Amino acid sequence: MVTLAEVAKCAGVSSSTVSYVISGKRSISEATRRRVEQAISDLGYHPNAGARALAGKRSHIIALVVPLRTDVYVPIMMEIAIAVTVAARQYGYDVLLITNDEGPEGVRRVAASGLADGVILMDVELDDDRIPVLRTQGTHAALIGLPDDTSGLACVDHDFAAAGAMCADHLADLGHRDVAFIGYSPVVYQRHAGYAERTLTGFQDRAAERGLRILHRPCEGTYDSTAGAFARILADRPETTGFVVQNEGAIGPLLSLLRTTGRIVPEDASVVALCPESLAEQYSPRLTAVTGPAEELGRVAVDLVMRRIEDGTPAEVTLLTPVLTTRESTGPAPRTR
Amino acid sequence: MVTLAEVAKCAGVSSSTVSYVISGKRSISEATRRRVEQAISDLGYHPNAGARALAGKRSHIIALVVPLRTDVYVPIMMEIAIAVTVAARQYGYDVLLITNDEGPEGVRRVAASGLADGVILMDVELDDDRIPVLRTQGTHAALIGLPDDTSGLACVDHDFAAAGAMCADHLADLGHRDVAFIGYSPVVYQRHAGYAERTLTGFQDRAAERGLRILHRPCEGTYDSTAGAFARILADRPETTGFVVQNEGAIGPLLSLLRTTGRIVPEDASVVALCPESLAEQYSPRLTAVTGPAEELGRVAVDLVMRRIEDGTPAEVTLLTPVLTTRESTGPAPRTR
DNA sequence: TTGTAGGCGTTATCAA
DNA sequence: TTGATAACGCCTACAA
Repeated sequence: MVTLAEVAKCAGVSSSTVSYVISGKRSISEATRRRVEQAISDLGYHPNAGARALAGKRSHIIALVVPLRTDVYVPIMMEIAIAVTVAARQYGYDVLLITNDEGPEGVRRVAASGLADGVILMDVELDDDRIPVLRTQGTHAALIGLPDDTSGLACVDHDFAAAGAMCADHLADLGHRDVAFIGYSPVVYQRHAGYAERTLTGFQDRAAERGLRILHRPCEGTYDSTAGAFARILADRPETTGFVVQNEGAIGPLLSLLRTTGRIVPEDASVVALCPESLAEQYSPRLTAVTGPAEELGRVAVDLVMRRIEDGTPAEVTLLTPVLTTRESTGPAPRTR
Repeated sequence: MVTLAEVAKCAGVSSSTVSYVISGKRSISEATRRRVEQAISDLGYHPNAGARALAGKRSHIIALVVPLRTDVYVPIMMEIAIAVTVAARQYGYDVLLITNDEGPEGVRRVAASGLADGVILMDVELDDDRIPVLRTQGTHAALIGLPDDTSGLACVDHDFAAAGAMCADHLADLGHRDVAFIGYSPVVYQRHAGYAERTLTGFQDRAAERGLRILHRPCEGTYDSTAGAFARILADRPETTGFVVQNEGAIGPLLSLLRTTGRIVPEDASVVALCPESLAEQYSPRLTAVTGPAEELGRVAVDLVMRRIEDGTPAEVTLLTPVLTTRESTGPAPRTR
């Protein structure tokens, strides 16, 4: 293994000079800098991570805590995880993957051991048991998702309320009067997952303003469950012409059901999905959808932790505005039924 | 921050004793062990990761290199990543997430810096440019996926050939004679992704043995692309009664198309999917499917690296046998058409 | 602009 | 069974 000292000898300088060339923390004459850099690449030197962490009091690692349970759409979690990793590299940081099966203890472990300089929590619940650990340990952290009490915490999340409202607006603008909202399974709402509630509330509030008549139906995301929800919607409010779906698993079934019951999309019924673009593009017809910027979520989370690590900037809550993309699944409400 | 020395003072022993209590590398009297453990928990001591790595020449971290491109079904990647993380913890190891946007250099970096003691490569291609780095650096590694030349490498993968063969057998057993295989997009085959080729070959070989007439149609996994493939299958071989799908995106569309064209599953047509259980269960009817054990893949990969790190066990190739689960989408071939 | 030297917290060797 | 103590490789005041 090549060490700083060997590079120094090779370049004919002291090891501190090599260290400073690498860190850039003091000015170096052009000549020696070049000799040092030459030596570094000649010998194939890579600074030892352990030694650096020990001496520098900074591991240059952040921990990303991912949930085991996965009712949130998995590809999005992955996209966020990758965005976090890529963004962290920009800061010279690496990302340690922590699963929640260790519970809050995992967070304590990586923070207390100095393994990680900071922590990013994914899929944060309203009353998340990892948060007390952060507070007592004074761990640098950023949360993806909004807990009950955000005081002193750096958080970033989609603006789900805005997303819900955008769906209501879009359908109202198109002249729909009766709209159904097909949501997540009841357990998601019971767990008070913030995103589900906030979307629904945003939708309901805006729907009320716009004078829409709405129906909310939870759904498991399977075909059978979707069929059940669909049947009850038609039974309760046959004049429904607009559908908002927030359950990825329910999209395919819903489109099938509309087709099977002789409803053409978008002539007879309009469908707005709350889902990633990649999904929206995959169906036929391609779906008008409200999408939150997953990649940005990860990037912002990294920015937040890094700021806390590097200069202890005070915490803040950031909500990212979703985007409604009009595709082929929505159109003007049918004139008559 | 609590250090070993502080624990030692608190317990009235030397710091080396504390170290040995923790590592268990030499016998300690019951009495001192208890005092030390008491001190550890009283003070809330956590060994410093950097110091441990430096002194012990082992970071207790393995790197997991995930692809950015993601034509492999993402939830499975995530399942493997989580399985790897959980399995690594059993060995007292943590997992560092590396994306492939750094290219092979990322592997070099984490290995050369001693950041990671070993590396797990996901989604290995036949001719993977990360492999030369492993070879020249002598990095401890395990590959998920089979490269061209596996010599000296520890690899684990699904037995895709067996999976393909199982599909052929199942449909042949049910009396089907004309079977179509809906695969991945042409680019996947052009890239010579091993899994796509091996599945197809396994299917074709067994189909030949069993006297099946087969048709292979690549597919992008969108509705339109699936519709195109489906139409060509019916045009070329209208008597087709069995379908094997290896493209997750094509499953939903295929079922829709069968329904739309008046074919009842499984009375008129049988469908076997090569996909994870969670997907197979989601459709209606629930799908007979051949599934590879994703979680085991991750676990075995960890076992392989750990063995190489801890006792340099020679490399080996492990193929995991998939499982065919019969559900509601396959039945006896229709007697006549 | 560059060099010297002490220390970071653990591990492991050598004694006792 | 336990205790000193010398590495481990890098960072960073402090000197020059």
